[in-house]
Amino acid sequence: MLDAFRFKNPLINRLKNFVDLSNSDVAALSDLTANSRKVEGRVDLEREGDEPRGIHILLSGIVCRYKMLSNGHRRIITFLLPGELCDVHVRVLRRMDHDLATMSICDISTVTPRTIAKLEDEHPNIMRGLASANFAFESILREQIANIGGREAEPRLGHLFCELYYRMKMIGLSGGPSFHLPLTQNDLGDAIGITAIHANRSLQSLRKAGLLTFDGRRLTIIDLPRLEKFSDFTPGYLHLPPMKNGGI
Amino acid sequence: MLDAFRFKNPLINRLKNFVDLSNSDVAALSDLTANSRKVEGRVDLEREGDEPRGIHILLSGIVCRYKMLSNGHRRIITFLLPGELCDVHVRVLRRMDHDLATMSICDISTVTPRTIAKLEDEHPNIMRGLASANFAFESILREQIANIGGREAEPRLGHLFCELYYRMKMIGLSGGPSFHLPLTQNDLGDAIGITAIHANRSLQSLRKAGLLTFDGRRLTIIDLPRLEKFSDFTPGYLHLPPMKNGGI
DNA sequence: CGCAAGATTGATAAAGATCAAGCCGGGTGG
DNA sequence: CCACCCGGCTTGATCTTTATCAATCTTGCG
Repeated sequence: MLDAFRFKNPLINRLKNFVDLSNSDVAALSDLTANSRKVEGRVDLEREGDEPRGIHILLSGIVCRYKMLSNGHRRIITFLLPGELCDVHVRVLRRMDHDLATMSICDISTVTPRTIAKLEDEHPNIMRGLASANFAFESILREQIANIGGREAEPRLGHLFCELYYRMKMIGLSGGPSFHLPLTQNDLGDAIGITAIHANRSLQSLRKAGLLTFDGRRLTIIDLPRLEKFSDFTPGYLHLPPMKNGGI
Repeated sequence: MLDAFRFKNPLINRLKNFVDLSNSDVAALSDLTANSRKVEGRVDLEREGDEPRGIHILLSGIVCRYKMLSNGHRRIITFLLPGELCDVHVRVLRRMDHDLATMSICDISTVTPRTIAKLEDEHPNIMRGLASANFAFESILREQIANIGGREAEPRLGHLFCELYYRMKMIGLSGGPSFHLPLTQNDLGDAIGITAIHANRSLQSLRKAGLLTFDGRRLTIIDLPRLEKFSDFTPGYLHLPPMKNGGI
């Protein structure tokens, strides 16, 4: 039952990490994600400067937030995994301050701010869960700032891989040490603030060190403890649910 | 009356940007900040790995969040200005994933999570305001990621200055083009991911270009439009309250 | 087959880090 | 009151990391 939910509705699964959901809460969340649509990869969901179209709930696939700079660089701010997203803040912020785009084919359900507002009255637990998930996500942004600003290219890339691995594992998308990661080297570079060429060379170096492989959109972490050490990665900032901490 | 509040209680002032506060809300917020204490500069309020001590409300001065990396670098994640902070997330996250420290002498009021929880029932408007303020703050983190990852040292530093200027102005702490900024060049470097020496050289370059001066802990922006252009800065991501947009 | 996107390689240039001094100004102790 | 000390600022020289430029290679696919 739980496992069915885990794959069927990653949003419910995620919120259960933070709050207890009643049957009625679960039903409401199922409604929220009932009419999802498939979106191709490399499609913009929201554009900087526009009024947000709605609150997107990612059910499968990978999405990113990015910003274009005046020097022509695209900077990927963060990746969003299934069950994340839910831009609750569109209720507050009138304009998108960044773009939102799919990296791969995705299942996405888009709801109106009004729908969320209704939850506030009828399902306060859900709102608390969403708020908590958002607080946890904020810490990923903070670590990202430290990572980009403070580490050299190779550990920086390794750090990103470690983070994605733990986040994937958390939602059951990385069974073993290997998972599907539909990113190009260009994407990787944009995500950690280096050029694609340098990303390529850093990747090679990690490969040669026997830490991981990354072929055909699949990342395999060969030696996680060593990769973590090399990349100065500690999962504390992810605030993993305590029960599942041991399982990783 | 409003102006008195502006200086007296920056938290109330900030929340008014997002929600309408009843007299009772205002009273509750005044209570919240009633017993503040003075804290010297360069003092840690929270340490990474510890259980948070409480929710700190910054009433005057500058605080920063930072992380120490294994390579010995200190990375400043973000600066917090009066009325900000209010780490509401300590209710959710059991351990600090970063350090919190004063940069200058500060007025700080520290309250318990329970106090905040009580607000949830009695003053839902306050909670909404806090949540909104937090969403707005998150966009600062996103821009910080783009700034560090995507711009060269000089515009990067200029961008930080622009941001601090707008944020100071927003809370009435920068009357003219000049404001007190109690940071060393070392701090600046740690905040934008460069060495102190390079921060020094970047600063000189901005000075020579006639864009600003920064002497004795005081920043004076000589030519804001040109500095913004040079630094690829646009204030949209700050989500300034619409009424005050024109005034800047 | 041949194209196009992505990956790879090598050579060179630029940005930024590091190392090593010197300077300047405010605070302290004799 | 002055010498000195120390933290922060400044400068120059050198080294490392990363970007840029220019190809070439590989591979999935129409």
